[in-house]
Amino acid sequence: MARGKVQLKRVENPVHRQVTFCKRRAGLLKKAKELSVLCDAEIGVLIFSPQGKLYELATKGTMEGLIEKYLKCTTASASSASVSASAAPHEPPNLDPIDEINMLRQEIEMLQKGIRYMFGGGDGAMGLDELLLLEKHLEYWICQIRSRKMDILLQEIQSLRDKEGVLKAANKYLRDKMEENNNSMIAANFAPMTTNYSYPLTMPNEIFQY
Amino acid sequence: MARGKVQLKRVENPVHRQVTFCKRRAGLLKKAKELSVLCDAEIGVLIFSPQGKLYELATKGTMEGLIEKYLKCTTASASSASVSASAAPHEPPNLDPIDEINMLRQEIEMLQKGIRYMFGGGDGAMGLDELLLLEKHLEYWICQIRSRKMDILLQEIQSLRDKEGVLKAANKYLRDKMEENNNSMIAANFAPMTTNYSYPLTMPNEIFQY
DNA sequence: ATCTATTTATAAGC
DNA sequence: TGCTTATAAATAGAT
Repeated sequence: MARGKVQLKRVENPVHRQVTFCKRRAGLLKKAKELSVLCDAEIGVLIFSPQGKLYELATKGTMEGLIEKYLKCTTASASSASVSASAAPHEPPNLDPIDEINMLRQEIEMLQKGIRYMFGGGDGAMGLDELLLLEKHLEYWICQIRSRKMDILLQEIQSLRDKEGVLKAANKYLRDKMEENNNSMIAANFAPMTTNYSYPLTMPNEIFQY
Repeated sequence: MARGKVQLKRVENPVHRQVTFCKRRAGLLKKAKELSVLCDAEIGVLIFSPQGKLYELATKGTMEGLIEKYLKCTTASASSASVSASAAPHEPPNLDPIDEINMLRQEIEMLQKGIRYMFGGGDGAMGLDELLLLEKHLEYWICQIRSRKMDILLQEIQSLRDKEGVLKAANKYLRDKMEENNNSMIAANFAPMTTNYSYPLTMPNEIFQY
């Protein structure tokens, strides 16, 4: 958009393409955030670079939440009501990134402290330290288990996908072979002749193991 | 961006907000498409209006495919920001500052949202009962998210299993048919005769859609 | 929706 | 990668 009109096609020069990708990616995410703030919309953006690297943005909540909402919307038409008023104006726009990071870190710490206080503020039978420790352990365990389960499921999916591919290939092979046979039969019927075809046709058996 | 600088906050006038939403939504989707084409990237955008209406865009393939890819990416790599009161394990140091800011912002938003949700807007003074309730809500929330994710994965697995079954059946059908044809051909070679076979053999095409 | 005056985004160049 | 600048695009406000 500057110093030259842009063609709506893949930038062929890889260096230029990479630069453009960086710049426009930043621009896109910025625009998405602006739209979200200005119009109180919930927005998610997923960007996979050609190398498969993921860049993501989710305004208001997590990407997981958005995905869930999306699936709800697309599968069932019944949608849930989200009653949320954005009440977090912590935007001092143009700052040194380092300062900004520190500020944000501080803010997070504060919020976390608040949560801890709220969790431990009551005078339960258990001590605050014990509660916090327990909580941490629980969360850690849950994470571990979850991660492991997810791995297994993803592995299973991959394996099924592989199987699908092999079966498709086998299928195509069979269809081609059959067509070939049919053609030969037609020829044989109209003009019987000796062939050196070897019957029964042999096929790579291992592809039918599934 | 024209005839007046824009403030980075919610547009209060509802009419203006709606207009801005339409315009910027179109702009965002356009930018996303451009980025995808120019840089050969795979991009998904989800936009929920404040009324909960969904607008989406997925370049190269479907949103489902993107979501899957996303889940793979996030589960495969180290789990990132989680709703936790632990201040301990944060991101490795070397990160793009912009990305880091985004991540921190996201985390803050999440924490704030969580706090708002759980406390229902009350002030900081919480009783033990409220704290317990809060804790329950947190746990419930986590459960919901995880359960949903698991459902999606299991559904995918089921769908792939079904496909596998259909492909297997198709495979068997083809093999049987072929054997039958081969037998006919052998017979034809040894004792040529007219058959009322109709060529080419027709088969239920729909089983090869996979 | 359409039309501008402006603000933004960004392609090149360094 | 980061900055600068000329220019293309996006868009706020008005119609």
